[in-house]
Amino acid sequence: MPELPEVETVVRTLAPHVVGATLLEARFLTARVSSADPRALAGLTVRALRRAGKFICFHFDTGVLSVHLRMTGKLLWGAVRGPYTRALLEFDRGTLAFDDVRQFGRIDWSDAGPRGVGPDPLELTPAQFTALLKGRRGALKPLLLNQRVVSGLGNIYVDEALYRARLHPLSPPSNLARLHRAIVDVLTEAIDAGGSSISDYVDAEGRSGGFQQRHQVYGRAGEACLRCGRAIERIVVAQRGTHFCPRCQR
DNA sequence: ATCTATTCCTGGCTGC
DNA sequence: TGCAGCCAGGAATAGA
Repeated sequence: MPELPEVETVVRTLAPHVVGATLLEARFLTARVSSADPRALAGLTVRALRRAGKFICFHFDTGVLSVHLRMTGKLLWGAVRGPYTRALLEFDRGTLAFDDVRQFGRIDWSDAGPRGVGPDPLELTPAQFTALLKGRRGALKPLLLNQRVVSGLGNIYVDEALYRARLHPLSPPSNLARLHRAIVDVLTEAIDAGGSSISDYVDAEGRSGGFQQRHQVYGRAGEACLRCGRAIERIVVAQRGTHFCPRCQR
């Protein structure tokens, strides 16, 4: 499931192909994938490709096309149409396929990009991050999953960051500078590794990431904590499978 | 403001 | 081998 590091990797691998390219035709193959008007997109040139939270944003002179991969979405440069292809963006330089098995992903058109995207954790200072969460009610994990509070974190990296910061997912905000450090560290390392390929994530070139081999708690329920040896527990928080060490994270 | 439950969706897994 | 049933979860939505 693509989160900030995976989306960042897609943007980095896709940008050399599409920035400066002109969109000849957009084809939306299912009704639910997009409500954008393909006729308004034809002939536009990509001025910039940027990440906003988990959105991949194609900036044109007249607006922004925002792609959200959700669970199983992929943007594949140079791919041919397959059974799960939901949209095709045909550029003068080649074709970009949007594949999505589960059809949760969306492609939206707007004047100024996606709304409701909070600040990027990689662009916040420790003081800004602390100020953002200080005084907020509720448990840490739901707060960090809330894209309006901080954008880009998902189930995997929240669990990994909380483990590194030794904070229980249900605890109220505390030790926020340490948590910010853990978030920045885990996201940076994951980007360096090309993201996590848990189910079938691949970048725009079809390459898998490598960070899934370095997960310390996510998907490790019942296995030994790498720090203390205690069995990693799995509980449900905010309807998500949540992994943590009951000894290291209080 | 904050919480929970529901919905969307389907490949892959489990258990019989 | 076959098949029913369940699971994964990001985000929108509704209701408490």
